[in-house]
Amino acid sequence: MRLSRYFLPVLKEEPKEAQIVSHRLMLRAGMIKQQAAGIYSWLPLGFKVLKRIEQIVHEEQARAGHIPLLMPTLQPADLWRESGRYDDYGEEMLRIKDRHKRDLLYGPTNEEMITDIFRSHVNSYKDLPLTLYHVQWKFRDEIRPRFGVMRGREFLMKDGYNFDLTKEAALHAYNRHLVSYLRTYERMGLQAIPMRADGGPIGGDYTHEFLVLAETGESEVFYDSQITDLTFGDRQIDYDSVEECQAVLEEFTSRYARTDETHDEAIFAQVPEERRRTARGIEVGQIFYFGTKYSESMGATVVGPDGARVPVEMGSHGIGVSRLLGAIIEANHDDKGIIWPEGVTPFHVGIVNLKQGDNSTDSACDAIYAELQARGLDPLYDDRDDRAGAKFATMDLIGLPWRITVGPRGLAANKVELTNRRTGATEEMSPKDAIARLEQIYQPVLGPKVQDK
RNA sequence: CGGAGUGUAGCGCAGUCUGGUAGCGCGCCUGGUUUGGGACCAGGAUGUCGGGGGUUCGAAUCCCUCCACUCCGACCA
Repeated sequence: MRLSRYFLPVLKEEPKEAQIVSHRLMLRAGMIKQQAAGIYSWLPLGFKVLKRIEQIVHEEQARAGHIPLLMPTLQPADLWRESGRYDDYGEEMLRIKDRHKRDLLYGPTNEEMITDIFRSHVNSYKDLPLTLYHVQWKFRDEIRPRFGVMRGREFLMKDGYNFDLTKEAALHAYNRHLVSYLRTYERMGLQAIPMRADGGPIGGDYTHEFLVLAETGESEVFYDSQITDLTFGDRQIDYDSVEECQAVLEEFTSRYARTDETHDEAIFAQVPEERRRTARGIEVGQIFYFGTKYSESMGATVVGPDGARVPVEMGSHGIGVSRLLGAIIEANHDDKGIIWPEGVTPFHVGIVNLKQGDNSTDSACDAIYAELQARGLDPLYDDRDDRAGAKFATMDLIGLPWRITVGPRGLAANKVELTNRRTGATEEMSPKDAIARLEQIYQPVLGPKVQDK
């Protein structure tokens, strides 16, 4: 994209309504615009990152063998009356009536609807296991929305639902999701720690929340410092293997890590004192096993091998897609702006032309821009007739991890600069070498597409 | 919902106490000079002063009322 043709309304001054750094930076970088309390338009740059995060979620869901579909944002109240949650959910549910005075609601989650889909079409244990998910806008009428996209009323969430014949199989689905989520967050450049959590309105005995440590997090967390040494890394896991998934779960949940909801001082005290940590965290996902809570109330049953009809075992799993933008920025920024991890950056590299209108720099930039695109990279070329300082400031603010700087002096020796946004380290090299380096850097991100199982 | 606050140009703000026909910085437009870290000079455009009602010769300013947004608390991906 050429910046002169793009829509990137950056702000020089701090928007006064924004209290936390991610919200300020998202507004300043022209990513979002608030339309009402907790409701945002996603401007091109923000939308690009949102889609990038959503794409990673889809790829990792495919890797785990989960099946995408799409359910509507509006739901009939009757489904929720069946489960009993129409009354239980409370004021957080946005209720509306259509022209025929029928009760509808703007979905805050989809257990009822997915159960309805399941019971309409699945009758045999032979169709199990099955995990369906979607990425869809949700609405929760929060008492007090705040912190930009971190606690919006309308937000994008990936929510998935597993259907299994037995509790053992459903617990494997639980474990599989935990593994899959670890990998998903790590691809976004985040360390998200699974912590034992509380069921809330969804219910369930087994539940873990995934928290990203950040000073501005809304939850207080307590953990054994050993947990932050764990990384998922590049390990290849067979998601169908009960043993492998179980092993990962044990590895990542055996050390103490809880939110204030489930924190137990007595158990925490058994952690060696030098490893005890208290911090704050941003909740970016949660997984639940809740058994037959919905399948029983809504009649979602299958015929088992013995010919008897039994309610299916279920669990649900969510990733706060739009919230992740805030969490990633909270964890990756400096005083100049955002620093995107390579996995989620809206553009792979920025090209700064120091002397717009000069034949040599213009044509060198054009060539670099075209070559990067030819190699599958997505560059943002600042071709505006602006001073170098303004261009640098914009690039730093929007946080592209790499920058190629092209000026007449360097070009005379066939050199451009390749700068790392995070470290500030700059290397001079030929345009050809810079392109090759970027291609190499982004190889893991651009890597081969995930195939369905 | 309880408590606190804000609403004036695209953004950040002054002006409100003490009523007199709306201003500053940034941004935007034009011209010129500049050009490796948010340039400079000159000129210019932009406002239902959140909405409605009232008081007054006259209201951004005083009164009533409604609305929106922000912050603190109880709730949550």
